Amino acid sequence: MAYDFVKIEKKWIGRYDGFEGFRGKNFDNKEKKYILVEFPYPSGSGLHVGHAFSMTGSDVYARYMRMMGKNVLFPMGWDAFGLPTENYAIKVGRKPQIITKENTDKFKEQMRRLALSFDWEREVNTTDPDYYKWTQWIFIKLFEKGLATKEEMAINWCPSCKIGLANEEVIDGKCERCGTETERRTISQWVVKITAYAERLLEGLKNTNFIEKVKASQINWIDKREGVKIRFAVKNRDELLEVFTTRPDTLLGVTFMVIAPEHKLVADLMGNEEVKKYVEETKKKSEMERTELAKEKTGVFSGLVAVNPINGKEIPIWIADYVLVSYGTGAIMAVPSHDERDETFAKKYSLPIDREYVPDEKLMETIIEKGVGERSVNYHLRDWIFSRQHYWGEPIPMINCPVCGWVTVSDEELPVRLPEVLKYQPTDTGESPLANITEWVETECPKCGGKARRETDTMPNWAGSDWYFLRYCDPKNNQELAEISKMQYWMPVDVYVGGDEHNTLHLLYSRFIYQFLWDLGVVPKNIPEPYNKRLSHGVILGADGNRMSKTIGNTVIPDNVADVYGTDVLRTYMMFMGPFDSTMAWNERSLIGVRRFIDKISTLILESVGKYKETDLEGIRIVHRLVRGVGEDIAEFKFNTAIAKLMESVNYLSKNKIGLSNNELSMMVRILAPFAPFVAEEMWSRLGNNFSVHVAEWPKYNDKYLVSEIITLSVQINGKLRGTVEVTPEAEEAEVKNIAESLEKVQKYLSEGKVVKIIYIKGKTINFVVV
RNA sequence: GCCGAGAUGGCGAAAUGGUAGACGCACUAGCUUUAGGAGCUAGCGGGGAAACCCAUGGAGGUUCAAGUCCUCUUCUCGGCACCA
Repeated sequence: MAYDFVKIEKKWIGRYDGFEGFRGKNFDNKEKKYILVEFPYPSGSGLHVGHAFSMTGSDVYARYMRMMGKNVLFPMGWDAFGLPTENYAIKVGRKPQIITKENTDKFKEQMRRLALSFDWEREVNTTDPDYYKWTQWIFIKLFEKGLATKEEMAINWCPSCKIGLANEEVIDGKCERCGTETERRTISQWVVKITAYAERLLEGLKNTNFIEKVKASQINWIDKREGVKIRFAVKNRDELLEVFTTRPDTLLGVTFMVIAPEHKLVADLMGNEEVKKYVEETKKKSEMERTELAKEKTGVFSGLVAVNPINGKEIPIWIADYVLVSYGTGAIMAVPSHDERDETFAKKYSLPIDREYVPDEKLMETIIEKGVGERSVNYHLRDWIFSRQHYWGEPIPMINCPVCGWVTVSDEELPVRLPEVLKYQPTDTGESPLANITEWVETECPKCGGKARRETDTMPNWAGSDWYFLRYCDPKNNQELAEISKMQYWMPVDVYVGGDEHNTLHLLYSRFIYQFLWDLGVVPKNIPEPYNKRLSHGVILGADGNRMSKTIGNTVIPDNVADVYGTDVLRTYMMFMGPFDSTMAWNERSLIGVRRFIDKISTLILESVGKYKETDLEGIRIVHRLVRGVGEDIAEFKFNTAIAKLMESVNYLSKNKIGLSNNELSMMVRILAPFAPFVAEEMWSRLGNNFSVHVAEWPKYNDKYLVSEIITLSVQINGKLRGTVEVTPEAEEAEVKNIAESLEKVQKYLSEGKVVKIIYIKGKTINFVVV
């Protein structure tokens, strides 16, 4: 066995610590390539195989790009704020700062072992005050531009985590993290107006090369709907009732109106006992109940009557919670003949249904002519609840002064540091644990100097990851979040690799923050979007085909695999498992297959060094073709087929005992290097080259070696394969036809009928059409 | 219900409209090793003695030629879901 991974890894691993070759160089003349893979949350359980997989894929690509002569920026950092660390810290009575340090150290060592070629000079950590200073700065700018406001609002409250949750963090009425059923609570919350950017976020997708499904998920989440706002008069009242509809053509089919229980019109109807009862009942319903009861619609007659602005028909106004106050105008015109939901409701409460009604396209014009409505656009996208009642997050840099109201912390006072205390248990009141730390909370108003209190809410997890890709461009800057010239050089991110679970929220939030910073002029004017290409990586399941989980006990720890097989085998196996973006199950046996391959290629190369003066033509052809194939596959993230090609060639070379001279061996070593960095380095050194193969030039193939002298063509009769012929690639039809016709089998078929047509595709096939 | 991605041997999977199943695993036979869950050689979609036939979820279609293009359909996975 030529491949003693323990010895080889030990020999080389230290050489990569602080290795200059893995650094992205600001303003270098080479073409830049910014390759980003999502930074992990450093959990206590360490880096798992999923991380290892996506990071290795990105690493292979980054190594290839370096060898292709690009100036590569391939950074890594830590998205370290978050509940698990906070909860664990409370449990063991230690500071989350310390626990985070331990976890990131562990992750970093695991990444080192996996030979991930990150530029550690640019490491960032969202919990580092020098980093979150700028996260806070961004918040202040949002506030100054009127995009962050504090509002009383009903939020989803997790009674177990004691935290307010954004809508997207509630899954089936349950807390995304702990699974506890959420409740509704009214709390004063910071809200960021991402909806102001809805159209920009939609339009901006045109400036990206995201894969289709990522674009689709962004478009669906924003969900733009074009329609009309129509005003209905309310009988015996001054107010008008405004509705939003995408079907103005059904306006004359309206038989009743529905308003949400929270609609402003409902407020002065509380004298009506039935209405009051219904509204109060609805309030008590949790999200869970509202979702579960989705099919069972409930409502009550409001006592009010609306007037159809076109035909003057009087129609009753109902109150029902199937109409949402948060969408459109919180009121609808119900057309039970053309809307299933309205029909269900109408049937339940015996409301009229105009089944004869035929929609009329011309109504749109009439509405506008009469001035009773105008075109309007609605987005599904909601504003972003930005407050969390927790300790382990970025403090929101705001001060509440009894005289001046909400005042921003001045730039000089940033960052507002988290107080380092041991006790910060969440409260039941809905207030952040920071509220109990009096000496931190009590402060002076930056405006009037009077007594004031700090905001005790912290930011959501997303805040730190919204802009980290900018910080990598200039990670140590303490004057600004990053110097514009450096961003000008590195941005946009060329390839962003991440998980499907971040294709909507993280991507949308970070695009929004980037666009906002663009409006501020702090990011380059000519770069409207932060990411060029977005790829989503696949998922690795346990050997049993289930998602890896500690409870099932099917998790795979990369370190354990590396202990047994070595890093090179682990990396190559993960890349060989299947397409980079697919779901794949772990398979110990296949891992052994890859070990055989690494062993075989090591033997082949190490035993050939210096043995052959020249490589014969066949060998040269194999190597050149391989160089092209592997390079093309890596460029497209098709690592599995790249490795298959390597295997195929190695099998062929050793089976046919084709010797390679050092020149061709060197080419082989270099194309193996991105996958199996340690053993490639060893071979590179044995070939007499200097450290390191990972900054060596990717070998160039010569086109003249890519064409074969003889190729095999298929001979078809009526499209069915009946034989093959071996000819030169340039062979003309007449020649191929002659050879093909001489085949016994072909003759047999030709004699059965008349040849009416011959189709000859050079290099592929000849097809005789016989009738 | 809506959006997206899929469906190819026993398994993971390859295939610019042109020899379906590359590569790997498993399996079978033989060799080899003190032994092996190690290595080597050969075979390996189904049927058939063979000629040949059948085969890429299903049904149609386009084409000289379809896993690949078109129409319809079934199922699986992921996401969203009372959004007017």
